Amino acid sequence: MTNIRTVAKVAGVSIATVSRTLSSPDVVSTKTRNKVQEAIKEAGYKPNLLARNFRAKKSYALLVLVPDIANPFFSRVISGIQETAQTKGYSVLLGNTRGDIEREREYVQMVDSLQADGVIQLSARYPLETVVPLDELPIVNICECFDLTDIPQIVLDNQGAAKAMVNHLIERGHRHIGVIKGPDQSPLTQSRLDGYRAALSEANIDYDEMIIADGDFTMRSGFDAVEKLLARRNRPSALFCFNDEMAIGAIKAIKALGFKSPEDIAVAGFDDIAYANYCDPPLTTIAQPAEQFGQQAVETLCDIIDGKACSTTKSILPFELIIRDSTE
Amino acid sequence: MTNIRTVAKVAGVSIATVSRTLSSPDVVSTKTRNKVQEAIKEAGYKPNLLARNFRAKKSYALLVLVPDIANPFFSRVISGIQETAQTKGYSVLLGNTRGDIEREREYVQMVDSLQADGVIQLSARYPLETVVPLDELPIVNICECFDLTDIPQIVLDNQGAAKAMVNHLIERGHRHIGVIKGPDQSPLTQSRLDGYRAALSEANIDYDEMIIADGDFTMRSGFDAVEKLLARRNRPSALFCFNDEMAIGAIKAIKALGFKSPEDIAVAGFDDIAYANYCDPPLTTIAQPAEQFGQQAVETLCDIIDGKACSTTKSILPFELIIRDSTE
DNA sequence: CAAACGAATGTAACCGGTTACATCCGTAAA
DNA sequence: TTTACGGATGTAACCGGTTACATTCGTTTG
Repeated sequence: MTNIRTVAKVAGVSIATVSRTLSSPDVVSTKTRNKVQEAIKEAGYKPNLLARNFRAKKSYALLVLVPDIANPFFSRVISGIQETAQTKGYSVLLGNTRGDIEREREYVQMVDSLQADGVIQLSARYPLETVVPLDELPIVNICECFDLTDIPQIVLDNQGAAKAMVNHLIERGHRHIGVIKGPDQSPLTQSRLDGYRAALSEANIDYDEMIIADGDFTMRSGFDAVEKLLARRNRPSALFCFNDEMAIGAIKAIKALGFKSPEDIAVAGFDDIAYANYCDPPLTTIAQPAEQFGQQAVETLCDIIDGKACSTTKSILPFELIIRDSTE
Repeated sequence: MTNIRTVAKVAGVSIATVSRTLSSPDVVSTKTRNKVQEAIKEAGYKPNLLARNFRAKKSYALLVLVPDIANPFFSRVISGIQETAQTKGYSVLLGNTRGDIEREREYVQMVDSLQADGVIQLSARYPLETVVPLDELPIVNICECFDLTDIPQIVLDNQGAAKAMVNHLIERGHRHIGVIKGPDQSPLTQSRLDGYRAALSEANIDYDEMIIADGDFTMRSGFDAVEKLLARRNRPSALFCFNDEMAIGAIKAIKALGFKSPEDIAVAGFDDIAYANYCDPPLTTIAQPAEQFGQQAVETLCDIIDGKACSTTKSILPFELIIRDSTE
């Protein structure tokens, strides 16, 4: 393996000069610089970044913890992370946690061993403090965050978005609006539910627990929830699902039970995944700036790593209500 | 930062003994081992993997090159990669190439600089040899591969799968079977087209170029292709789409044009993405063992990295024909 | 009892960069 | 002419592990 010493020998200079030619070319005289660059080519030298990073005590890698890579919304966020990280000279390490605390704990230790410089956590079903001591751990929590924690966060105005969606349904004349929520431990569930109740309350509609169904953000759970909801008398005329997958499952169940959407039951989702526009009926939903989540996460995290940012910022990104046929 | 020397001092042993306690505990006497482990705890020592990897000239990271993370099929493959890599002590670096040769080239250089030990390439729109000199680059090409190259490959029997699907359509009485193919440069397009033609030929059905439409694996392109296909007289009675996304787009277009599926036009896809079972009608498709692709890719790549495998293996994974309502 | 052996441990070099500090040299100022 | 200064370059230590080789010491064998 050709290293910096080989190059130095070929160029007839010291290793320091070679190193400087690479890292701060401006302090090297033009003549020497050319000589060195010549030698680098001749020797076929490729810098060993493992050595460089070791010396710098930095891996230039960001660890992304995601409960499920296959989730299309997370995919978009990761895409944004990747993009931004690359422009900043960072690589992206993927950590699929499958919602398992133990795995998460293991992954976070990569920062201790310097394999990663920081962590981006997509979604939190529990405050991370309970999992890992956080002092001095560069971390950003995005998309799904607990309000109480003082980890820097980038979130959507989930409550506002849910409220906007429910307002839309109310405007369309619905007064009996069912919900397929997410897991109760999820902060998303809580804030979207808050938004839902706020909208009802403003419209003087009573909250009816009987039309709130449990889901776990899978299509299957959306399907199952509808089977239960529609079995009851006094069924809702509209259904607000806390993500698009469940909405898609719900639509399938609605059809399976012989109902029509939106005529019999309007359906709304959340996330605006790609299929939302291709299902039948096309799904009214809330669009989130997924890539922007990723971008801001990387920027914030890098600032923290560089000591440029305080580590308790909270940033709220805008949503957009996308009205399609599923709510007429 | 506490390092191995600190621990040695605390334990009253040499650094070599500490190192050995960690890497090959069996050569250290029980007494000393306990003493060292005690000291590690006391000093709060965490090994610096950057240093270890630097010494070993290995990063224990695998680079995954994927044209589009958001593709649900790729997501599953990546999930399998991640899983298997973890059990083997490797981490996964994500490289989103967006099909850009230049980016791919850049990423592959991470192996030169020892930031990654090997590359897993999902999908190849061009033989990689044309992009990068491959001598001694540990690489595995999966899912989409050129036959000619001697990079180790893990692929589906695309031709066989396409043939099976077309046979299924023929069995259902279809003799005028349209195709929405992928980009012509894609090896997938070629082998699936071969399978299609083989099935037709065996059934003595003439190949009709007029019902072969271009697509690019997006839903949008499936939609557009159908608009063109159905505008013609003598429209096909069935449509074989080379992935599920295009099939989903096709179904939307079929409905938009006032036709019904499968009554007027049967539709088949490829990949069996999660949504295939939730669209309307549920999609007949070919299931691929996505996670297994990832698993085998990692195993093969690790063997190559360890010098345990020759680097020109080719492995073919089984498909499964999933019959749902879209073909009755 | 001396020699031989092997298990446990220690010493120090090494991996390939970065960088503090030393050195050298040419030019400007005194 | 001497001194001071600053730009360019070189020397060598350092980062934190691993490991070849040396050393020590207790035990077995002739």
